[in-house]
Amino acid sequence: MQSRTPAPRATGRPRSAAADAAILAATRAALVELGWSRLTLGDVATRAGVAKTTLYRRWAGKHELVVDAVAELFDELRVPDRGSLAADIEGVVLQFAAILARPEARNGLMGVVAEAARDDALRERIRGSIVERQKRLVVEGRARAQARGELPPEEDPRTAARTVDLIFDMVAGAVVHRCLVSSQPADADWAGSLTRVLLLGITGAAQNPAGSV
Amino acid sequence: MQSRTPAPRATGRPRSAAADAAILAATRAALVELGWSRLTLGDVATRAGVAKTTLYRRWAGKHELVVDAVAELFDELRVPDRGSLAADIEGVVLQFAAILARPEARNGLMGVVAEAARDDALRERIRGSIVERQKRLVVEGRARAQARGELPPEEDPRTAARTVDLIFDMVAGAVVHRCLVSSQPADADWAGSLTRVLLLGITGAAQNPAGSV
Amino acid sequence: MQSRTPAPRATGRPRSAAADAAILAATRAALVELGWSRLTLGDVATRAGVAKTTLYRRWAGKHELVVDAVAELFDELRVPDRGSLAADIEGVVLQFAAILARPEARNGLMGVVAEAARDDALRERIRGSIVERQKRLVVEGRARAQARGELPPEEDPRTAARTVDLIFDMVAGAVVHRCLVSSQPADADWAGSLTRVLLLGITGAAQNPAGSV
Amino acid sequence: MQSRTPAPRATGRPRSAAADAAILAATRAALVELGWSRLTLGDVATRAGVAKTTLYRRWAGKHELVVDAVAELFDELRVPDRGSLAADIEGVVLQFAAILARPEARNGLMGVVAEAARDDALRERIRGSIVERQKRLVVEGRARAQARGELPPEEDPRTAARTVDLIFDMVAGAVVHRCLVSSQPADADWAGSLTRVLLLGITGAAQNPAGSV
DNA sequence: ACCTAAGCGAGACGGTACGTCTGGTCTTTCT
DNA sequence: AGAAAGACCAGACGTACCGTCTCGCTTAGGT
Repeated sequence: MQSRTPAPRATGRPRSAAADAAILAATRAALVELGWSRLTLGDVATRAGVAKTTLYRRWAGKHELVVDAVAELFDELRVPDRGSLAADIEGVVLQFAAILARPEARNGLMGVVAEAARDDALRERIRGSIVERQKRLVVEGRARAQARGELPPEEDPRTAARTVDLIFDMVAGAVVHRCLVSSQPADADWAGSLTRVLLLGITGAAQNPAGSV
Repeated sequence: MQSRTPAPRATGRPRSAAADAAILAATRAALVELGWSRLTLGDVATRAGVAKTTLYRRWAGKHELVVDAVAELFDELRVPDRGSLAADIEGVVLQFAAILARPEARNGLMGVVAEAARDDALRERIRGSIVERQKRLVVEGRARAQARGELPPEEDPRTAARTVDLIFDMVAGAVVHRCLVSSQPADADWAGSLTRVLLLGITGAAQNPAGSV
Repeated sequence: MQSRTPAPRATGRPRSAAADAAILAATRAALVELGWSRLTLGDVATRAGVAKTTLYRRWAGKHELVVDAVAELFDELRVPDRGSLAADIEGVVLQFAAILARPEARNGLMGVVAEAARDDALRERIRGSIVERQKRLVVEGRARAQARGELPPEEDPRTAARTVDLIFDMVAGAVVHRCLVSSQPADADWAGSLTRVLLLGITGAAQNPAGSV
Repeated sequence: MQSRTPAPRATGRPRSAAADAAILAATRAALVELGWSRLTLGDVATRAGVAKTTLYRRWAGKHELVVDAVAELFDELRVPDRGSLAADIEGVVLQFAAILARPEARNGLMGVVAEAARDDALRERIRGSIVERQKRLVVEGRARAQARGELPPEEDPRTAARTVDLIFDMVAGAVVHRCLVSSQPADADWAGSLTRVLLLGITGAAQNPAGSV
């Protein structure tokens, strides 16, 4: 999450720290109950026990608020370290799918992405708060696989970065599309198939996700 | 597009056939100028030279209307038949990216997907009008590759169907994520990399997209 | 009251005639309960069983609405014809004081006058809807007194008009100032004194209001 | 102006004396620029270079503040002593009209009067700070006329007081009504006519204001 | 020379109303 | 019966002010 208080002020009553957390939690609760389009800043303010003005003082609008509220959800993703790259990928895929199964994520994510199609600042905020932030998963998974000897060390850092981008778009894109566009369950079977194709595509060597033959 | 006039009526003034096309065109024009959230049915009606009543008589609301308006855009996708599976995939990827670069598609697609997160009927409409409809591309591409001998014939039809779903989610998901979430250009370089990973993942054999070494 | 529908339209749903009356009545009720500054257009709309939009479609704002609502109150003033100019004047003074004792008039009148200090259009509306409209009382009273022989017929119409203006400002001004600024009761005693001074000032001849010696 | 610091405290930092004057001046400036309804305490505070807190520490609200700011304006009224009662009356009328032509008076006076319609305390404050305070003009003018022999000495002090009230309401009422309600210029002509009627009404004897035939 | 109580500026806070806009519906007249 | 026009109810929008509060700092008189 990026800072929303560009310069710390010396004078005046300081902003309530508790309000921020209450507002983000209320936003997620409202996303669950109302979805994106019915979500109202007035309603969020009421849920958070906060005045509407407080909300507008800190966020420019619904979009930025929901980005921040949703971004926090993805921070709980972890590379599981199950002993093989295949198992690690599958683990992350399933965690990702689990988050997208939660209504606050389902309802919020596509809403802000839809707005971002016309709003450069919002698009940057999404990239910074969600996309770039979660690429850590790919970086970490690769490092672990390299430590295990499953992947060779990178030569060119620029190529390496581009590969991270590609893999992230492929994994995240496939999961999001499966869950939110195709409206099909992203279950273990599907995650296994995805992992198999992906891993073979990266390494050229087939391997079963769970480490079995 | 699915029928919206379940039973043709005999009496009264018949519905203007031209109105339908004008409304869908006006919807796309409004998507270009205003984006999803600022698009207004009143505004669409004005642009189409039609009363709001007429619009509501034919579509249940903004969501359905935009689904229909956007779905038409994807019908121009073609499997190019450039001589190899790799080239065909890359061609479709680039066509898809080109469509997503058009504002009417960018702005409309994610908007309806966001709404679909809470609306089962809308989700089905999207699946029917867009997702399932465009899986023809995967089916056709595979058939062509099989005819060329690049892919073996399928054995189990259920497995074959599941593979189509997976490939479609991977391709469409990666392109959508790249274009709309990561906000990075889906240029020829990137399309080539994606194709290479995908093809290797499917066939286990490396091949350059453009047919070169 | 001046027309608010400059050009009658041919098409579309016509404006509800009942709404106008309901809104003006609701405005007066709100003036009674809330006074000028706490009166809210949203509240008036609720009382009238009407949407806020309907209200704004017909009036430019709180000021114009209250002018119309208050103007109607003064239409019930009548020159009583009690047999003498003195008695007629006193009757009108007391009627006027009685209206200003009603909260809807007290609360509304000065509010719009206060706004009119900075708003030329509003000032004109007040002049047209209230001031000029009620000068009929002075004109009528004078005509009656002339018929009785209490006043000589006018010679110069311009002088006559200026006299009407002066008398109206003196009567209305004195009553308004007594009731709303000085906050003293405008009872029969006071009305009698006012009438005596006024009449002597106009005719140069003393006369008791009630017709007595 | 009535005291706003009922009991002087001994300890602590004393209130800035300069702030009071700055605030009242800022209030008048804001009345000129913004009028009554757009006048904001926050804005007054900014203009006066003072914190909102300071303002609320000294006045209960907008109403009281404006009463104090406006009341000072009327203190500059003087009975001119031009040699005759008629000339004195006309002089005061014109002075009064001149004050009401100043925007800070126009805009402020009716605003507080409008609020006073529902606020007893405010009404008393207006009566004390403005109305009763300026009745001195009538008292002084009468005393001077009596000294000249134009008016007989009073017999009953209660009758005399009631006459002062009546004359004040008639003069102030007529001027205020002419200026703020009828929206007509209170020029020398009009002031002369008013004076003639008033004087004849009081004394029963005609006299030209300027002392001419 | 300290102490302490109040004043002061800044500005965040919970509220409330604003006037506008959109979503859907309903009611006209005309075709 | 359908269409164009536009009024209707409902309710969210983002802004502005209200009057209160919480800060850290200043300014005096009392010791």
